[in-house]
Amino acid sequence: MKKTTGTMTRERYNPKDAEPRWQAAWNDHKLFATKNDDPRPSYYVLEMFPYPSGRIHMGHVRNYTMGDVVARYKRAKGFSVLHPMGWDAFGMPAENAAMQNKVHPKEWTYANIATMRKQLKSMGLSLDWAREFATCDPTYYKHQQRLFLDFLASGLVDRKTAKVNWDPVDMTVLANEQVIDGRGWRSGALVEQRELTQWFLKITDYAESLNSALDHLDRWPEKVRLMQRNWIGRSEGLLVRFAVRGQPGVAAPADIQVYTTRPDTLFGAQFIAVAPDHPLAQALAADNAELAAFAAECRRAGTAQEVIDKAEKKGFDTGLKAVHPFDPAWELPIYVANFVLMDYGTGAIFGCPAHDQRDLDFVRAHGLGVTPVVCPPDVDPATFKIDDTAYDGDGRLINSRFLDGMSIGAAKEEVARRLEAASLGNRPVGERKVNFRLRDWGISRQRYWGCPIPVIHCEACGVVPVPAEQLPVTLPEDVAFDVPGNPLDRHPTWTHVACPTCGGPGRRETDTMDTFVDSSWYFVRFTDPWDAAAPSNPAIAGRRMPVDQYIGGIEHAILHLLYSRFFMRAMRATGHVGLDEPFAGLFTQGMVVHETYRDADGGWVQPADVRIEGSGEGRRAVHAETGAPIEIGSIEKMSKSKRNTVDPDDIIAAYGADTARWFMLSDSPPERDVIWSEEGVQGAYRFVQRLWRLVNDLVEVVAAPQAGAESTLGPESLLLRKATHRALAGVEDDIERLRFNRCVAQIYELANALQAALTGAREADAVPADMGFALREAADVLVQLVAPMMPHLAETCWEQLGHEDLVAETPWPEADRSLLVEDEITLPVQVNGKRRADITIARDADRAAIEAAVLSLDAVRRAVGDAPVKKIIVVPQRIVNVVA
RNA sequence: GCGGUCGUGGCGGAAUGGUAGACGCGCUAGCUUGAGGUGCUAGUUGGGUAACACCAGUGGAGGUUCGAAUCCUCUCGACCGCACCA
Repeated sequence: MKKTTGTMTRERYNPKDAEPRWQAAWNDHKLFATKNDDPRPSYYVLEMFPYPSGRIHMGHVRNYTMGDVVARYKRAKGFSVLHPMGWDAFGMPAENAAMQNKVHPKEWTYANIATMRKQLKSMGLSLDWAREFATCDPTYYKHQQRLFLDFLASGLVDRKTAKVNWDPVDMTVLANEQVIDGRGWRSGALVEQRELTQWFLKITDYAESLNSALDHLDRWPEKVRLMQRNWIGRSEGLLVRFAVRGQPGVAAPADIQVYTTRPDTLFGAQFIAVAPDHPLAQALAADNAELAAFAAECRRAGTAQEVIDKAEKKGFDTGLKAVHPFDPAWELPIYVANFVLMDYGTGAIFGCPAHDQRDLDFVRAHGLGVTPVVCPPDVDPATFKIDDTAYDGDGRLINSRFLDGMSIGAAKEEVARRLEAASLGNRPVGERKVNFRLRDWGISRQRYWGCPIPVIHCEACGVVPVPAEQLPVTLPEDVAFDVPGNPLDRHPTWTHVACPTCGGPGRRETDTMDTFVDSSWYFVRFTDPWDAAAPSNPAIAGRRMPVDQYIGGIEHAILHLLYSRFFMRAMRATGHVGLDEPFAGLFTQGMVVHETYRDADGGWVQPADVRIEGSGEGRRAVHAETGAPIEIGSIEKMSKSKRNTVDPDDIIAAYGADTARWFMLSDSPPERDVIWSEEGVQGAYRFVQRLWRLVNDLVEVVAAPQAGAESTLGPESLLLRKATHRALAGVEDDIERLRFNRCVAQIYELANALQAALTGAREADAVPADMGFALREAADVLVQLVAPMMPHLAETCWEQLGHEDLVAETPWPEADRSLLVEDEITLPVQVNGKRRADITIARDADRAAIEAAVLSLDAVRRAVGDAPVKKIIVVPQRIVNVVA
């Protein structure tokens, strides 16, 4: 037996030494700088760029590691990979910091960027840093202003007075999407309603396209597509005008228009209801204090107290009557109701209590009747009754005169057809209408740290665009943040400017753009960030776009992704790109979560200060320094408020970037949350050391690469080769599908197989040539499989294996398919569906041979007993089932 | 309320109609090293057995199938999204 002593005395792998060395080597070789004229097929992998908040967090580590695995893998597969990085650098935290710490937003932002760039570089990401930019660079927002002006010229921008969500803490307007439960999404302050003149991007012009194109985004998660579909909220319905019968002394309009998606239920109508803000309600309220009070109450409840009595349906009877469009003798009462929204449809509905739960709740409270008009299948219409639950399922029309017996679809069609033909006051009664829930995108923000909206207000000429040659409109730097509100508004000189048209006195627009604008086209800019003349070069963008794989958090499922999809369409309409969809493939990763810890006083304690003792039932935590008991709380998203964060810098300093990367990819499926734990990190670190030992042991046993021994394989070396190529094919498949946790498992399996073979070889006196070859091959492939995930360790091992080039520039190995098929296969054998035995048989054995072999097995005979064998199911290559 | 996702060992998870628990963490035993937190070997779903055999088992109850973690129905639970959207 060969004596080896090397294992115990060998130096451990030292990431602190190796990682910076390889990062420098990649940099020197310019391996990740992407040339736009590279003729190879393009692959664009992009992770959502970070907000420069100060330091990177574990979520970034996970996000950027996943993208880097794909980038490195695709590079090895021969693609010209575009993998850029930049900074989503405008936004309110910079202004908050300015207010709190008296530091200028620009200074604060660029200092954060410098810190975070250094941190990201320490992760060894294969990024093309030559393309880096920040959205607060004038060289970036100059082009964004140009896009705005082009959109303006194309009619894609609107300026309108609108009721807006006003955040009284941040002193800014919020998009509807940024209001969560009546509160500002950042400040958490109760949102007020205000009338302001605002700039809007007309995203609703593309509502239909944004909705229908979702069907073709087949590399997007179904969940995200569904969320967008719900957000856009397309519905097909009918506008119906009801004649209004007035009352003496009450001013009433001649008719009222409602929107309905259920015109088939028109004969089940019991009432008409309008929103408190509906013109009719407002007109009536002018002469009716009671109604005015009711409307005011509804508006208050709408924003603040809805949680308390949200279920209660309230209405105010106007005394007016509406005439049923199919029966002049049929009158319906008109209510003002708290559950009708002015923002949707026409702000008026007809209520059909039998088939809409809200309407049913309403009539129960107001003593109106219920007439079912849709009867479920297999139910007798004579006995069908509605109790407490409205019926919104399928069925046949009843109690509906000429519609009786029709399906819902046919009845909708029939009603639409008749009402389109009927007329009321020289206009048709009914009009088909596709409606959307989506609203235009208000982009005006009363903030300093954002992209200035490039227009000038002139008393004589009105709104005048800033001429393109005067862009960018840069932010003035001499601003102060000692009072809330927008410093641009009170700037002494910046706002005053000559009107470009008449030369008279003008005033700059002081609103800046929503930062979602900045992130709606940065991925296009990355394709040619050096172009000073235009936002993009359509030819270059056309070659690189769409992004092949976009990776980021699920929290952007609606806003950022929908705005970006709109922007591509708008940029296409203005000639900047030639495609509609920015992201062909989308992946939404899970969060990084961690246990929470509290001390005896209930204060949060950070993981770095906690020591865990014991395990299982006896597992408990104490303070690392004081020894005081610590309560272990629930597992939560890492957040500063709960102090359950782990600093990537600390992890990289203690274990190296590769360990952090490996742990982020192991175990948890990438779309699910991953639990950060000290044990897990240590496990990852042990594998780093193990791989290093394995490679060193191997080069001791097989000193040099072995060639030409493939053809003379013995059974053991063949087994190892099969394991090697199985892992290779498997990892390739799993990276393509972003199943990184399975990649990790397969790499472990290959490492186990290699280790077993190596142990066997070391016990022999001499390693035969075929085994030497197989061991070398396995080690090379193993290192190459590891390379996208732990690139520094892989380079070190690659060097140790005697390669002179970098593994980062080595093509991906090709799996030998002939090694993936077995000559002899082991088939499980079931009797009546229960596994009883297995047989090993030639892969191409015919059915009769398999049946005979199976029936001769003792275990099968025992299980079958005296019962006759009814049939034998043979699934080739998979299983045999004997049915007795 | 509506829509969706998901329930598998002590834990993360694997298996997408064909041997349930790959791989890892943790744990147990032995060996090794050492001050140790390292390394190696074996074991680790429950019941059962000296060991096999065997029995049960993927939240629960039914069903389809030769065969179900996987498909269908109902039900319980967790999480996410949307919400008076006509």
